[in-house]
Amino acid sequence: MLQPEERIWRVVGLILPGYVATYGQVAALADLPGRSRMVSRWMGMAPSSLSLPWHRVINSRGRISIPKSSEFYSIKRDRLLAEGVQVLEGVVNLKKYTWQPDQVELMFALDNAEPCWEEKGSR
DNA sequence: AAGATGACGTGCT
DNA sequence: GAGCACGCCATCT
Repeated sequence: MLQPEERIWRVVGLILPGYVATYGQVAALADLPGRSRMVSRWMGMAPSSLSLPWHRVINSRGRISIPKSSEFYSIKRDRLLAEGVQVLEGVVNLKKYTWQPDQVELMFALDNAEPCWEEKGSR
């Protein structure tokens, strides 16, 4: 079975440009219901080589969960805008932009036991 | 080892 | 909407 972190990374990697997913949604799809905090934590720990679309993950209220003072706030907002996702006052219309996963693609990604990233020596 | 922390969620005032 | 209380749990002090 895949490690929880990797399931999260794989789910995030499937989010299509122009759409967003919530932390809770990602957690649930990764079979980790209720553990949305782990999604944010582990996304930040993902190897940069994965180039995860972390900017497409926002909170359940449709808000960018990063302080406006952080440089990452603007990076996230700019990337969403560049993909055509409307962001007003740090808020995204979830009804309009929520990602609907392709179930087959999702199952394949989570069932494939081959690690999708390499890390020398560890685990 | 024990307590605090947090890119969160739900539910209730 | 704005707070607050909890639940969650890997990491950091």
